[in-house]
Parts: sequence; C-alpha cells; structure tokens
Amino acid sequence: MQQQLKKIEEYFQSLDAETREALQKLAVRKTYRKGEYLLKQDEQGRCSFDIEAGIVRKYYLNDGKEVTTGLLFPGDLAISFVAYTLQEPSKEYIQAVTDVVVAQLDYHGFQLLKSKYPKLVVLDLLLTEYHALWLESRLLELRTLNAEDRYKQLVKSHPHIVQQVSLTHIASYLGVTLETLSRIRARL
Amino acid sequence: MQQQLKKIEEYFQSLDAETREALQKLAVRKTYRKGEYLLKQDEQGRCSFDIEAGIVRKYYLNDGKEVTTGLLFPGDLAISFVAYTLQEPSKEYIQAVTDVVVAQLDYHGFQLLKSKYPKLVVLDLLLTEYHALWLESRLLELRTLNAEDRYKQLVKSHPHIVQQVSLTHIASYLGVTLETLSRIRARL
DNA sequence: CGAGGCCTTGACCGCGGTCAATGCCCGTGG
DNA sequence: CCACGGGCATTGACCGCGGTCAAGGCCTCG
Repeated sequence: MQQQLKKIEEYFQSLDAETREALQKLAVRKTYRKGEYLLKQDEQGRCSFDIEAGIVRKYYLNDGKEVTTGLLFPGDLAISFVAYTLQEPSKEYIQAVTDVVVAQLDYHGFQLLKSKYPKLVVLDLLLTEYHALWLESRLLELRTLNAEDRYKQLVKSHPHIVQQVSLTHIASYLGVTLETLSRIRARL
Repeated sequence: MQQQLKKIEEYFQSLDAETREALQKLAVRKTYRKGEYLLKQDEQGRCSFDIEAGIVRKYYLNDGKEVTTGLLFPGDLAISFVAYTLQEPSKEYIQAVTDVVVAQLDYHGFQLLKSKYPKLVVLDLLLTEYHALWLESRLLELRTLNAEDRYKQLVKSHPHIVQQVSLTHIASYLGVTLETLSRIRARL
C-alpha cells in the first residue's frame, strides 16, 4: 500500500505542467467546520475531497445506528466511492470531525479533464487501485483480528487518534460498541 | 454493480477491432482440473484469469485455517488483486473447485498493450472500479448481516451453489465455521 | 469391507452486544 | 458563582451468536 502511494506520487510528479495546472484549476479549496457535512445521504456523490487539514469521517446508517466506514486524515481522499463512481445518491454521509480544509474536485469536471488529458486516466486508475487495496486490507483486518487487536493496530497507525476523535466514532469504525471499546481500553 | 458490468460490456463492445484482437491474441486458453491451483501462495501474481467454465475459489491461510475470500463463476475475473497490482508474492491461493476453463492474461503483456492501446487503460479502470465496488458491498455485508442472512443472500444470488461447492468452502466464504453453517441450514 | 472425506449433532464456552445506572466534563443561564 | 443539563465515557449484569471440541453418520472409492 505504501508502494502504491509512492507510485501515485511519482506519477503525479512526472505529469507535464499543463496537465497539472488543469487539475489545480479544477480544484476548489473549501473549509468546513466541525460537525458540518461534506456530503449527506441521498445527495449525488458529485465531488471528491482531498483533505489538506483536519479529520473527516464517513458513515452510513444501519437500522438507525451509525456504521463508520472511514476515518480520514490530511493527504487522504474523502469520497463516497459507490456514489461517486456510479453517480447515484449516496448511502454514506461524509462529516467533518474537526474543522477541515479540503480541495474539492467536481466529478464531471474531472471526467472532462480525463478525455482532454489521457494521462489523468492513468492517475484515476492508480487512485482506484489504491482504494481497492485499502478495502482488501480492511476486509482482511475484519476477518482475522479480534476487536482488541484491531484497536491496537489503529492506534499504532494513528497514535494521536484518541485525542482527536471521540471513542464513539472509533468504536463504530472498529465495528464494536462503545461499551466494548471502553472495556478493551480499560484492560490495556 | 450491475450497471458497472453493463458499462464494462458496452465499453468493450465499443472498442475498435484492432484493439480487441490484440487483447484476444494475448489471452491463452487453459484448463485446470478440480483441485488444481491457478496460483499458489508466494507465487508472483502474474496473470489474471477470465473464467469461461467452472468454479474457482480464492483463499488464504490464517494461522493454519483457510479463509475463503472469493467464489468465482463463469464471467468473473479470478485474480489475486494485491499480488497482481503490486506485483508481489501472493498471500492468496487460487484453486479450481471444479474442472475449469480460463482465458489467462499475462500482467506484463497487458501493461504493454495498455501503452500501445490507451483505450485499454480505460477498460482497466472500469474493471478496477468494479472490483472496488464488489469489495465495498462485501464489507457492507459482513458488517450489517448475521451469518444466517449472509447465507440466504448467497443462495439467492447463486441458487445452485450448494450443489456445486462444498459446505466447507461456503462456510469459510461466509466467515463462519462449518458447524455453524450446518446448524443454520438445519433450521431453515 | 475398510478408510477417509464431508457433514451433522451435542455440550460447553467466551467475545462482544444490550440495557441500565453512574460518573465526568463543560457550557449556559439564573 | 453555582446549578443544572447534556454529551460522552465507564462500569456492571446479563444474554446470545457463533466458535471449539468431540462423537458419530454417511458416502465414495480403492
């Protein structure tokens, strides 16, 4: 996965100035305050958000309960992949966990740009591959680790997450209840 | 997901004859007997397999126990996505569940073809998107359905699977033990 | 006929969920 | 300045889904 990020970075750097500028021009910098929504359920997934500062989470509702599918940090791409790819109403919410600055990219704008600059198709492919790799690793994690090990792994990869994100959200991301997470932390 | 398949099909049909032929030429038709391996752990993921007949499963070992990550049917693409994309040794096995006929595509050959026929990059993107969509839906399924509902859903989408694949494999795919699956079936 | 693979069934257990009570922190208003 | 209320986290009691271990049934194939 790290190698894929490197590949993406390298590829991006190798792009000619014109292509890069076209991309930059398409991006709109926006800020959201803690608690605000970048995308709500039933909205069309018309943008991707490159996070420049702050923390964002994605979640959906499963009979009334929030299921957090992602916790995203600067450098990550916040996007409801299904709604974005299929251009259909989103089942996911995307919400600012802290105040947030993003570079927002319009879907249709990006599609147009791809037909004008075919090199961007390769970039899109690399990014999509990265997303798929992430999903694969997440699936592996959920199938092979118990709640405690998933928590340890999360803290290992994001040491400050506990200071920044409420335990409620973390529990929901890990796939356990708040109570269970609380007990796990108590016995560590 | 169905729409994505349709998109792929349509895109493929819209390709010019030359590009299509180049692809066909790269493909090697091969057969494997029940039980044989299309890919073993630690082998490089150098091929993708378009299944033309038969059933294939993918699995990895988690402290000695098999974890089935996919059951694949004609029309599906059998591939160890991580090993293929990153070109590293595979953690997954790909095994023929029945006698199988596949069209086998070499990774490097396909990469070369993509640089010669840029339209294939778009095809690659569409296929990767499809894989990511599948992973998203699988993740959703594992997080929102209990074992019984997952089983029902599997049977609904593949009514004959029970006749074709051993319950051991099905259980492993569903993420439960053989015993649990047996009890679920007993009470339906 | 015997061996081995595959599945079923039973007894038991533990992880994590549920429900409810309590604690703690902090912002708001009297 | 304190009192109250609400959001978030902790703790306890209890339960059920699914895992584990073990025994036994049923094919199939040699």
